[in-house]
Amino acid sequence: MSRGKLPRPTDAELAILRVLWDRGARTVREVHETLRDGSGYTTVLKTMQIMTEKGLVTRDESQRAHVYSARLPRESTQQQLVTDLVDRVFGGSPARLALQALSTKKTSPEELAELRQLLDSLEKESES
Amino acid sequence: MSRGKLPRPTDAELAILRVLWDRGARTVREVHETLRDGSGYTTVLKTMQIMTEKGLVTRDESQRAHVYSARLPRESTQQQLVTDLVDRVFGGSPARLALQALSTKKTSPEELAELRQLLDSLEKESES
DNA sequence: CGGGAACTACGAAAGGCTTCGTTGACACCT
DNA sequence: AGGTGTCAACGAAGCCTTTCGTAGTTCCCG
Repeated sequence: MSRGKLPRPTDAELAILRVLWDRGARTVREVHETLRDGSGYTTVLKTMQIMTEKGLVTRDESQRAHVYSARLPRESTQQQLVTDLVDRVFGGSPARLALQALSTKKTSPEELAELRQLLDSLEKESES
Repeated sequence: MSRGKLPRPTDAELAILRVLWDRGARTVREVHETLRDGSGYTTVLKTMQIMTEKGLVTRDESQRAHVYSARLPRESTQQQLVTDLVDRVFGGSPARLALQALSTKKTSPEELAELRQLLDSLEKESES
């Protein structure tokens, strides 16, 4: 049931996952309060129940108010979504996605330095 | 009707857009033949009709077999999807997406060089 | 002209996502 | 014990996506 690859999270699911990633394990009420979008409590509850079925989250039922956790760390999901996008619209080239992403500007000098470092290590790697 | 921002294309719509971007304006039949997924002719037709309503494509009805074109160039849609993903899962930081994308490896030396060039110009820019 | 091929248009069904009302359980307070 | 508040579960509705069968149109060929 819980084995195998997880489905791509929908937008509503992603919003919930962001809360769980940012603040750790949380109850439905806490998640609902955190994401102050217009959605009602039972909407959030239902979505999180579905996410449990899909395996996107796990829950601890030992307390009356169930406590939910993201099943995968943020980075895994980011990786999944990036790979997905690369395949669907960038012809399988991560570099083209990176170029497109960076063209939107708004990148701090610190991040540029970090990118340069990654580039260095990638080039070194390809030489060997 | 056709003004305003376009909706995010669905997966099936993206597959069709890829054909139109790669090969230029095409009829339904040509698109259907090109993407050799299992879907039937009328499925592709219907999807393309919906895309027309949404404004994702335009069509020339002067011929009996209507000729469809992507309304936006590939780059605009890529930009839209990248921005979308950056906002939804990378906390608004294009650089973090770029880092994640490049960590998947499989990047050719040519592309690395291209990235380095972009990085250079971005750094120069931030100095001024 | 008649028939078949190549089209578009229409409508409906199935499945997924999102929403929420309602119900029932449980817990605490008085 | 009764009332109030908090919670999970259920089910249904509305909407979107994807799928395709069917029907109608147009064109061409013999």
